[in-house]
Amino acid sequence: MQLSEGVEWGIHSALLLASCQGAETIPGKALAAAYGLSESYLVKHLKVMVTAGILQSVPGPYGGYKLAKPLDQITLLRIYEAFEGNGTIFRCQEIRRCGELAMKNKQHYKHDCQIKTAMHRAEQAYRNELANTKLSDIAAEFLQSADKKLLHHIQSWTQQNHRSPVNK
Amino acid sequence: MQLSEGVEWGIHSALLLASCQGAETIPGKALAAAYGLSESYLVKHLKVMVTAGILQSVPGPYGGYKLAKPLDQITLLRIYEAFEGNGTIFRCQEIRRCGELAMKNKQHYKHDCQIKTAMHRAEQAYRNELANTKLSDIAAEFLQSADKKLLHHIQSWTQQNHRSPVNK
DNA sequence: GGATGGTTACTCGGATAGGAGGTGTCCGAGTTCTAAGGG
DNA sequence: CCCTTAGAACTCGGACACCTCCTATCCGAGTAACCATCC
Repeated sequence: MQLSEGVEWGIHSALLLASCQGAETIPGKALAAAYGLSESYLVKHLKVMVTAGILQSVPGPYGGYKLAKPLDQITLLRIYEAFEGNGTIFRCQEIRRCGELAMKNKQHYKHDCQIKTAMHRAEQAYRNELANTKLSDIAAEFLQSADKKLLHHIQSWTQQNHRSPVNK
Repeated sequence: MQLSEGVEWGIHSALLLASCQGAETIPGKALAAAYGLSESYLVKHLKVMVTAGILQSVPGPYGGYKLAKPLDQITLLRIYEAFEGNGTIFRCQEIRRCGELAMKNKQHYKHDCQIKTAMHRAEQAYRNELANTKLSDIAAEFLQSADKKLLHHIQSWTQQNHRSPVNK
């Protein structure tokens, strides 16, 4: 079992898009080049985030992507659910009610399956941690600990790749 | 992304095997019938748990499966890792070091990727919850809340399906 | 009557197909800028 | 000189193969009990 790599690509892209101000955007092609990814496939992932309301897409020349809301309003859980859905990774099949051990009368199953409960509780801990982490937190940690030269390199890159109808 | 159903089948089977005492076993065929599962496929999952040291298998007539250790020494994490391995579901691809944004000198990447750190922290919360839940906890909850008739039904079933060389 | 060896029946175990979901790519739809042509 | 209009270039978006992993099944290997035979 492995998480879709779209989550990683999406978070990296969103953090980079945070440098856009106003109507500025960054095209998918540039984002793909920034991280050495397949452009076609990255765009597929970005589309998912657009549908989820995390990003906005602008068509046409000087178009591209930008954040749909501020960094501090985007949680990791939001991005996770954009790709994985809001279902649980442990899906109880209720096998306790399927074989010889089962009883026909539903009255005997008033409580949820304890296994289901325990697995869901663990998942809830996972989701809570994701929900409590905002992209702004990650950005702050990065700005604090990152190498100065690296920061400058990234800033230089963003200035070159920002696009907007005004800033031709 | 979805968890292998082997986890659910394995936990249910282990809890049922807890009724075995001494050399008693329950064959895979009976376990499959108990929950209405495919015998061949369930055995495949049980084998995984045998390899992981959670169950023991006894070949030959009157053979079957039994627990390799007491219920209170088996955590959900142990079973989870038996099927999913001890790797993380979020595997960082280090894309920050692959494209135009990357810098060749490794010195600029002294810190782990903040995204990786955050995702792993969430996973750790998940695993902690699983590690803190023992099968004996689940069994206790079940015994406390289960319907009396259902309990009797299960006890009756286990008495019929226990096998041991002594108890021919 | 007891021991022994072959047979039998039952178990687990690994090797082999089938299917769903994630991965990766291509080409088309839409939009905006641009530039040429006419008023 | 200004407005209109047709074209082109660039963007995103959905439809189409590929590949990996989970699912599912079958048949063979191994073991212990059983039973007939022999001592």
